[in-house]
Amino acid sequence: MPELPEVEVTRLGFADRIAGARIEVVRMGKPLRWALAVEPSALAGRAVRAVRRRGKYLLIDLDEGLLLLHLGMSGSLRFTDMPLPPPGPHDHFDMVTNRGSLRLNDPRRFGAVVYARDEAAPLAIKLLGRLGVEPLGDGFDFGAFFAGLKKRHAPIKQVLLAGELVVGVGNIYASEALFLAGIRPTLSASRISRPRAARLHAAVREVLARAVERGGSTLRDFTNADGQGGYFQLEATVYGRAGEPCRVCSATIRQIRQGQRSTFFCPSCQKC
DNA sequence: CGCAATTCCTGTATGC
DNA sequence: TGCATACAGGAATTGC
Repeated sequence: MPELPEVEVTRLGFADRIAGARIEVVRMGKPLRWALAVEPSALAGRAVRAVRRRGKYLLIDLDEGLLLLHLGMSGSLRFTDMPLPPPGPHDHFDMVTNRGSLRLNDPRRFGAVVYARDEAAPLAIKLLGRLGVEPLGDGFDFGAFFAGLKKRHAPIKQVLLAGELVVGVGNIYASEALFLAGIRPTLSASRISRPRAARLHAAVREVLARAVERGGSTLRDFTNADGQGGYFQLEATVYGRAGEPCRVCSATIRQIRQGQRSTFFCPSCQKC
């Protein structure tokens, strides 16, 4: 589902088209993870300045305040020039502007749309304050990454998922990146040697960057901002391939559970 | 019934 | 003892 690449592809799909627009109407459906924290009617008349991304959050900058939007596990955003059809049972946020309409569809409602006055507002700090560095940005420095690993005694898979060192690595790309780096997911982060950490650092960047280039790939039900979906298939090396042969060495891919989440790895390619 | 997806929150453990 | 940090587990939801 939406990991960093999907969120970025979604952003790229509508950021330029909505920038400069004037909000006409905001409609909320069923409750999402958190309340909007402002009357929807209070947003009417405001201008959309830009759409940024921080981790898996989309930040929609307004002329006054901003919206923090998260796709959760099952959310997808669609931007259209056409009039919005009547909302379906899973359409929980509509933002109609003079340039087009944004609609969030999220069957499981783990997603969220939240308003904050600015990024220093308590709510924004709560959601964004602990996030690690952007893996595709200049801030993803190897020295800092390695130093961070040294301080963590949890399994490396968990440390990647936690998002406090580096953001955007979800359950699928965590398994993929660790395969690419040849590191066993259960290995304590603090025990990863410098050269192997360097491989992981590069692998995280590579896996995510490649996925963005492909237009977001993870799951079959991902849809981009144009509502296109189903084209992208994840060419997973290990994720979801338990019992199948490793694409590199033909050993049988194993599945384990870490923190109530599935992890996939090749017992031969990935060393402890 | 179990599982899949994300991340905040709570409770417990550890270190100084 | 207190405080900060680290980590494990639980919760929210819905459709397969």
